[in-house]
Amino acid sequence: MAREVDIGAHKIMQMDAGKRERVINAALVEFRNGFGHSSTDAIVREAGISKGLLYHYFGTKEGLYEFLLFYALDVMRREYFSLLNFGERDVLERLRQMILLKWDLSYKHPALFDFMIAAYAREREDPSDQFSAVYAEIQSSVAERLFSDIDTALFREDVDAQKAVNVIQWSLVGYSDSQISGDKSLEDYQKDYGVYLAELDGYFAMFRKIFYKEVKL
Amino acid sequence: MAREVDIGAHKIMQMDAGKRERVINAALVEFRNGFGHSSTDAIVREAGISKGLLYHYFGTKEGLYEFLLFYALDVMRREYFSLLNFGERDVLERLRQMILLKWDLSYKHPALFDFMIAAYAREREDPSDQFSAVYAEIQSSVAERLFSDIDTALFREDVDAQKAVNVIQWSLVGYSDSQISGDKSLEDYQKDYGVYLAELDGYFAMFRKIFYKEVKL
Amino acid sequence: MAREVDIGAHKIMQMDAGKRERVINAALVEFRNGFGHSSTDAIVREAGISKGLLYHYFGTKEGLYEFLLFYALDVMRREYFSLLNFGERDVLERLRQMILLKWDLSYKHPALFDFMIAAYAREREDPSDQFSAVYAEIQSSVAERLFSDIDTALFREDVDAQKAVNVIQWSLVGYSDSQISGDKSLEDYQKDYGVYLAELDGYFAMFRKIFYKEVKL
Amino acid sequence: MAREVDIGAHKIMQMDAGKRERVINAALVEFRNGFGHSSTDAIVREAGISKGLLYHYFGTKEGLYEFLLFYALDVMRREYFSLLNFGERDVLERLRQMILLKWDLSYKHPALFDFMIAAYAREREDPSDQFSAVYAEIQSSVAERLFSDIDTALFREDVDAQKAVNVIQWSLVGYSDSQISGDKSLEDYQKDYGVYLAELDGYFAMFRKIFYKEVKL
DNA sequence: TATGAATGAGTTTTCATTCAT
DNA sequence: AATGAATGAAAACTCATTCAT
Repeated sequence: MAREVDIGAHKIMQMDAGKRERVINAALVEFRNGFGHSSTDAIVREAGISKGLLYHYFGTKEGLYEFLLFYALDVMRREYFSLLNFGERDVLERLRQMILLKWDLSYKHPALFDFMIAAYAREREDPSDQFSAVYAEIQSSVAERLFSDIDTALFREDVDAQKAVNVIQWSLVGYSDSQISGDKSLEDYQKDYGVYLAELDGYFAMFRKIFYKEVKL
Repeated sequence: MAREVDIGAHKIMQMDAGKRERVINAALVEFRNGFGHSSTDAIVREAGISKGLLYHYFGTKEGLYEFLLFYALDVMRREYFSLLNFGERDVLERLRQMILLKWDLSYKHPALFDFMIAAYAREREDPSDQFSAVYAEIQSSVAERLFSDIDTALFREDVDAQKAVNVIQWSLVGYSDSQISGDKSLEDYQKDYGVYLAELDGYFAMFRKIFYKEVKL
Repeated sequence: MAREVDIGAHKIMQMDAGKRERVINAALVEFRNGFGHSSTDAIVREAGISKGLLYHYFGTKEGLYEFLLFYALDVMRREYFSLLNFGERDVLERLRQMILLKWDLSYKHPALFDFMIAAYAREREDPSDQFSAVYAEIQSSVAERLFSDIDTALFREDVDAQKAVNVIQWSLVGYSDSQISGDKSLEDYQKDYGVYLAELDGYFAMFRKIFYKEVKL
Repeated sequence: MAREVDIGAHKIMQMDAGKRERVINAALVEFRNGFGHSSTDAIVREAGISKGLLYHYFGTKEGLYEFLLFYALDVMRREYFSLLNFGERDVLERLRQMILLKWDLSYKHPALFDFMIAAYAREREDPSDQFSAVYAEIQSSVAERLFSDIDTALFREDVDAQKAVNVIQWSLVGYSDSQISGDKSLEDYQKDYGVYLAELDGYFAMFRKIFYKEVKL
């Protein structure tokens, strides 16, 4: 049962929407480089607001960081989790859908995506309860429901469905990571989307072949 | 062709071995928390040496960090890469061996292991050429040889061996990461080693079943 | 063609005038003891500002030093060079005027004067281009114009006017230096001004007698 | 009556002559850049001795500096003052001799010469009594005797001989300084010696013409 | 004598945070 | 709400000096 964190109640929501977006984006971009290396000066410079205003809204640098975590979580809920079709009982189909949504998200919000990756890697650094809680939610809220009510009857009887699902999931993570090889621009992604999709479907075809029962025609 | 980085030529090698180990370990532990958050004060306090001595040997905080990268690479070479048996042509056997060596390494050098994970996460931050080169070597020098001269005849003819190998590798990474769940002590690892091994072998059995040709008795 | 260095564009000019003067003066006084021996701590203590503020305005200790050089040049321009009367064609009169202005300057801005002397001595130490350029300007911009369009007809025909001018100039430097004998207070200078002036005019009378044509009555 | 400072009694004189010379030279060269900016590390590196040895002989950095002052004074005595011919009663001849000896000294001991110039400029920095005393001696011991027992009858009766002597001396200092324009190598000096000498004698001819009585043939 | 690793106090520099306006 | 000058504690770094060998 995911804890509800109400982003809407945050002070920042009283700020003019355009300016707010500038602040959030500047902060996301700056925090890509880790919490320690980033500077509040760079953020206010990029966002075009004053130092005082940043602290008026967020109190501390940590407060800003924390807000971004909740904000990221919120975006993920609205543009990722809530779009997953849990009615689909074929887990491969469900996972395929999930990864396409993830690609969408990373394309529409690149700064946010980079921030989340960096934040995830940083998880163990400053193990403040707040953060862990958010991370835990991000992870579990997907995992929990992603594999609930799936049709295990599709799997070969001589393979452990749980193990199979794990392998598929790890592979998708691995495949996605190998795409984000660092030096690709957004334009490249757009151009290569078709190639990636075909490759992805090649993997799904393989999964279907090796993990699912043979379909009798 | 891996570039040779000579750790032995570093000034620090003139230091008394015991003290050197204390310094390196203190630094590895401190840098777990990222470069930005760590302090040289904490390192010298933990290592029991003076501020000046640290700077005598490493010049700057960056210099210390860089040394640790080369040092980590060196340890990996000696206790990981060079122990891999590239004569073994069954890729599953080769990968099983690899992951066991990796577990060994993480058990024998936990601080070093944590450091490398943190350093890897930091890779894209400060893309100094030196660092990227080291990372590239770490990654490519394994990947290159790991899948050379493997017996592809073992694979089912209706699966793409390359895709299969990728899936296996991503799965092993995913499985390993899921073990390092953060709050396990060394004792726990030791205690649970048998359990992990059994589980790992469960996955290998599955890979053998789904990717390899059926063995005729 | 003297390079224009715009002091007015410096960040420090946004500071409150009174405070700015305190900072500049504290820095001039501290730098009298050479760049190496002086401490920013002493400067901020004396100026009554925080460490951070000094670095906010000047970036580095070098930056502060460099600013002071440009500042000194600027003061010299406004209160020394620009007051020289280049219409006066009698070079002795012109030089007499110059030395009186220099005395004025050293009386009105003793710290600045000491700083410039110390800075000049340091010139060859750290031959950063910036500094050399400033010094070059200080020296050449005077020398260039000081002896242009002078009435050489006043000189005896059997002496080389150029040599004569050099001797006069070197003598004035020597005489001035011999006054700044270190342990005289400002009050002493004021008190002895008349004596010095008489002595100086004694030298000028001599120069007139030995270098200029005899004036026919 | 100049205070006798016995260089021969200094600990350093027990050191091997060749090594001693290396140390002294390295220190002279390093101190050219001012006391503050120079480093003992650079000195021992250049001299090829250990840190400990330097401190064994000189106690402190100040001690080394102070020794060099006395050493410089000693060299000046032996190779400069003692060679002046005070029997010569024509002050112009005496001064000409002096400047040629000075040129010799600066040619034979360039590092020592640079050191003395830097030390002189630094005089007021650290007004330790020791230093001032040495400087005072350097200056007065020359000045005192340089103008004693000179033949004032050679001077025109309508010029103040004292003033004339001052002008001559300041001019010689000014002329010498203008030669040491910084970027001339030793080779250049050697090559241009003749030119300089001719120019110098041009000035002496002028001094003779303007300050001395007309010689009747 | 001779070494050079080791010290630590002192210095420069950074940067999150505050606060008067 | 909004500003950005100002703060100061904490961090990085230096270097004359010492001392065990």
